[in-house]
Amino acid sequence: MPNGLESKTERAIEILDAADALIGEVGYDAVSARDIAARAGVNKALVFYYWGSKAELFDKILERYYQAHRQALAGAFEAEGSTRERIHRVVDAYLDFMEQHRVYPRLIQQQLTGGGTHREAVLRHLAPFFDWTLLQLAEVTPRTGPLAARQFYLTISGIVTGYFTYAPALDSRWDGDPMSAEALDERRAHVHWMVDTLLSALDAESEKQEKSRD
Amino acid sequence: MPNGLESKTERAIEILDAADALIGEVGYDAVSARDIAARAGVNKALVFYYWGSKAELFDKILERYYQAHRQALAGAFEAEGSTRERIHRVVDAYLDFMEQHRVYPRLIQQQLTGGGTHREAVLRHLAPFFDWTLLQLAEVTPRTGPLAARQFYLTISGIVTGYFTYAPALDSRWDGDPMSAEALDERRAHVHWMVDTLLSALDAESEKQEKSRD
DNA sequence: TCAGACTTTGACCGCTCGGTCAAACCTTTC
DNA sequence: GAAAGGTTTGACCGAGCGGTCAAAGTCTGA
Repeated sequence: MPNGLESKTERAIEILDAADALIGEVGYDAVSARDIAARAGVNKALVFYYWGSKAELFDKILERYYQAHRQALAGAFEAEGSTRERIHRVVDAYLDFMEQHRVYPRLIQQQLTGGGTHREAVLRHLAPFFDWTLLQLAEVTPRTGPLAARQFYLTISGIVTGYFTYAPALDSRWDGDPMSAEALDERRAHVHWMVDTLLSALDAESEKQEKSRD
Repeated sequence: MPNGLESKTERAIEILDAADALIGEVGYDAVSARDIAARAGVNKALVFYYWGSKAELFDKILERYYQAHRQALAGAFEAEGSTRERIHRVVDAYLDFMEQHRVYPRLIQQQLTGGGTHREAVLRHLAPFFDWTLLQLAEVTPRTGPLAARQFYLTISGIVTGYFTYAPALDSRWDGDPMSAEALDERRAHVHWMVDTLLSALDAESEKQEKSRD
């Protein structure tokens, strides 16, 4: 599983990891090269020695996540089983990845809602997921209108990522930690129920459509 | 409709508006007092003369949005009609507000995903909406588990806000501008269909529950 | 007309930022 | 043991930051 980072020394990766964690916590602009060096326990100049600039370092962080995310979804994208099974598989892989890399949704959202100079990179990475969803849903959704596949793409993305963005803010009103293993399992069950419910409703909708066509 | 800003001069509000727009575009950290002054067409020192500090200025921006949002939802919160009607009313008010203040979801997400020192303020503001949703859904959802009201709160929030976060990034793959009036209408119809579908499914779920109890 | 109160300005301050660089410090090799 | 090449350091740079301030400009009421 090459990610273009194998040639880098251990030290370089330590710096990358430190930057990754810090930027996830407080955002790109709020993190300084000094902060990164301090977290990694090295001299600030090393950050530039290994990564050239703060922007390039951030590029590499995003690229590492994209690569890992792509890889995590690759297996799930294989077209076996019913539509329902396939969607469940991808949603599960998506949730798995989010749970294992909680900084990731934060980085993406920071890019999308901030001045992020990496907006195009985010799109380039989101695109395959978007295309796959459109392809898979083509047979169960109308081609256009409020029930078109693209709407469900955004809906499901919102459901999955929204939890990781909003739940931590609500933890004082939650019963327990919304990021605990139990809470995440409960969320997963909720998302599964949602997917099943939506697919059933779409079935019913297309039957209705066919009847009215007679 | 007092918002605590009536005592401020026109000039002060111009500065607030400039800061509002800029921060929405590129984020709090990336905007300087010089940028704000330039956008407002005034001397930088005026920013501090009227608002004290950059942080206080940002507080006021958030407060103004919160106040407007609260006001926009106030009418919708009144408990008339069926659960379905009430939820539709609030969701519509939510969508209306988002459409009219497109910077708002960006600011909130910036706070939640960045180092935002205003996290507690965001929660304080989110709380009434959360509580209202729990109250309204109490009679149609189980008290605990994957179909509990709190899950639907996050799900619906994610569906509504996710669109405004993700759709602009996908506009090159959309057919037309996802933020155009027509696209937003289509999205609204989608959300309405979602709400109806979920409420029906919850009905069916509770009937199933009752039968298995016999 | 002029005093007094508010507005607005440009110059300035201390500080932190991203980034550079030459020198010092390892290792490895012969 | 010294040449050589990569690694690590602290000192330094110019630029931009948030914020201050004294002075100049403007308005108003007596």
